[in-house]
Amino acid sequence: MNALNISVSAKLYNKNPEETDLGKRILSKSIELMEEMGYEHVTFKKIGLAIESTEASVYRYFQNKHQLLAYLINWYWGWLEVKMAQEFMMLNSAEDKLKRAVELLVLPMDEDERIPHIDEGTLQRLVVAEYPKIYLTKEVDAENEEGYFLSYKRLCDTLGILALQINPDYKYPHSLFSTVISAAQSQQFFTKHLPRLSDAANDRRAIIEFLTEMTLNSIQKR
Amino acid sequence: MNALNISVSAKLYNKNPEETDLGKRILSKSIELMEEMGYEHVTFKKIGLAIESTEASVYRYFQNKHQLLAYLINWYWGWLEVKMAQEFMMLNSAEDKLKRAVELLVLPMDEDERIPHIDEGTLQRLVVAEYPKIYLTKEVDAENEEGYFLSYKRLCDTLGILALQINPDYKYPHSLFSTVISAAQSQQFFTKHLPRLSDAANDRRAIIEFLTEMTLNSIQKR
DNA sequence: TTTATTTGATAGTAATACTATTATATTTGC
DNA sequence: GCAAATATAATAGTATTACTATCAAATAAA
Repeated sequence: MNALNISVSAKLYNKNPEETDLGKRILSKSIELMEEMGYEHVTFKKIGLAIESTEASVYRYFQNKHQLLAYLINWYWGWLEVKMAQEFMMLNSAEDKLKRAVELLVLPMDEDERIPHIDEGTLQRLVVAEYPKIYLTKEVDAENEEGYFLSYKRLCDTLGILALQINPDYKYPHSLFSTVISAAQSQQFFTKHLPRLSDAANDRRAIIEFLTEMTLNSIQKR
Repeated sequence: MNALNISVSAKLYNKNPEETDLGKRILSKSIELMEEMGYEHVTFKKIGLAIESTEASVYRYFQNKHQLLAYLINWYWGWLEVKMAQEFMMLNSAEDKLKRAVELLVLPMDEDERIPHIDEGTLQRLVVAEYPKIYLTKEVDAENEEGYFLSYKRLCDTLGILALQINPDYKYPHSLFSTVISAAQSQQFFTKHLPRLSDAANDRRAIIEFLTEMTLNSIQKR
């Protein structure tokens, strides 16, 4: 077993991919393929080929491509939450924690060698490019009940609680952090592909400053 | 010809749908179908059926479903910009204009009877549910050059300029408004489908207040 | 009214998103 | 160490999708 284990709802797979070698290869290769050619262009057939197995094997682990993406994105948020919890232990004020949280959302991730089958950096780029696709569907309500978005909601809660430590009267902690997390992703995307939608020409520090200011100015009592 | 005409880049269609009756029926019915059953479940065959014509006819106007969605969403942003320009004429301060802009982003739209083939209310719901899908693809760079995102970028610019009127030193006008516009959409989606990600239980006024505060607090000199 | 353009009807193709079946490995329980 | 259970590989097959092509009929423009 892993030193570190990120828990993902059992509704997000047919058969737990973390438990077998083939499963881990599916995770590893599908992150790579999806990031490289984009979610839409990936098929289970291509994944099967890439892991030197078959389409049918991939179907044994995941019902379909959408579920696989949801799994990967949940894994990412879950892992980010663990990372944040670790780093928060070394910080005292809620403000410092929020600042660090924004940094973790935006800075590139380095590979955690305790989890060799997941390349966190590539996964992060995948999340930037694809994450709204897991909820922007007509199946969102049913999938919400299955726990498809739990790790994202948990992350928003965690950060919202920090905001309330700074200002217990702040009325919109959930809205704020769903916005900030989402903006962290989209600003990364925009600086790269639609630069006119941002002011941070390929500069992660500028994104961090923008988001940090926006966050703290929103929360602050006045 | 229409009293009011929203211009959409010619790269967004094969044949201009605003110029023929069949074209207008395609627009009208595809808004309806996409909003009702979700982008993924719509096919040109179904649209052909709905307009009492054929798949092939729809292909004569649009290269594919993605281009059709991009057309509709561009139309929406273009139309919203016209609406804003109209309303801004009655307002003096940049702050009032920004406040009104946020309202227009969030409040339900009523049908403009000068444009009978487009139901703006339904289109707005479609945009809330689908808009990131037009840029979250591997083709984004090519499509950006074709002008697929022009109307969205123009809207961000317009609002950014207002922000600079309030505070000429504000460093992130584009980032701020791409974030605010995007948040206006996603908060509407979240209140309906993922309420734990917002604090505005089905209350548009709360979304407006949240966004307005966030916007003005970000811009303000301090 | 002749010519050009638009539409309708139909056919066909390659790829996708699965489901099913069976033989062969591999693991686990005893 | 062997039988039973389970996992995987290989293959086949189906319905749907996303187109492309063709041609005749209808409509509009010169």
